[in-house]
Amino acid sequence: MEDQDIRNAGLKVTAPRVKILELLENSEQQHVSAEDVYKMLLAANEDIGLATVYRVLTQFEEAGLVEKHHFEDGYSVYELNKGKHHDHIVCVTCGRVKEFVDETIETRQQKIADEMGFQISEHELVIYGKCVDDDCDLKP
Amino acid sequence: MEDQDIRNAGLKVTAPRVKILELLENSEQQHVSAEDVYKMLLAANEDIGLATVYRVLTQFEEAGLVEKHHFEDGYSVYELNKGKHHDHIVCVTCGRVKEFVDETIETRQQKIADEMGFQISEHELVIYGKCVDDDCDLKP
DNA sequence: AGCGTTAATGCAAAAGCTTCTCATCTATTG
DNA sequence: CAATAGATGAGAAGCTTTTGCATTAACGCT
Repeated sequence: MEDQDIRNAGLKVTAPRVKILELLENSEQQHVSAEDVYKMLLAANEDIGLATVYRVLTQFEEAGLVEKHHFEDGYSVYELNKGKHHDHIVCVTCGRVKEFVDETIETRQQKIADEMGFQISEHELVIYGKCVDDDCDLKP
Repeated sequence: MEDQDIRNAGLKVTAPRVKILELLENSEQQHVSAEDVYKMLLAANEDIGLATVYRVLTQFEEAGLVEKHHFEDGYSVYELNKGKHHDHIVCVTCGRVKEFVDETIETRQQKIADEMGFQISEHELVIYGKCVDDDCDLKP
């Protein structure tokens, strides 16, 4: 039950938090902006303010429930943290985001950080390119 | 002569452009924000507006003279394009930015993009961590 | 169930970074 | 040196995100 996730984060189980978490779990696109979430809530006739969306997403991030990414768009996107780390590949035309994991890259990064005397807290690798999907020209 | 770089970019050789390019070439830190550039210009008694700084940096980026990066700060930083691609490792405490190149990671990325049917236009890898510099606690 | 405490919410205002508007000024070319 | 296309500065405006504050709701205790 996701209510427990919210409680575990030290947060009260409120309607906005439950709705937003549900939404993240059920949404088509796994990478959504605060504005996206807000619009989905409006569409679902939920009376939740944009400020609350931002606050809740930030709290979820601090609690490790979601991850926040900055692609080259000028806004942040959030995705449910499903436990397994992965990197992203973003289509510059249609905006689709896909995920990948590469162990070689992971180990090389660790090695580089070691050599340079850095203790990694996190890392973000994003590849931008043009995808080959037939309908790439239109936004999804 | 850097005037020629500006001319080659199809831009008129004006005082703001020359000053900003000089500044990027001579600055201590190679990664600077628009605000940084603006402050440096003020310090050098140059009467150049912030809007112009943004415009010029954008034009330089389009011309390939500088590269723009988005670290996890909410603002963009620019650096002179010295031709050789590299990735970044950023200290989350003191803000220092270092560069690295790893051929293994580069080739793996290409392979991943190929497999996923993406034609890479660019990519951005940033490692965040804590560096071991003695004076890491203080901002540089 | 009801109450008190403390946190959470909605709204509007504000804050940060970046872009735009527009009147004025300047580099370039002949 | 004049004409012209482009560049500039200042301020306004645009976007995303955060904050202040009065109101409301959740939780623990009885």
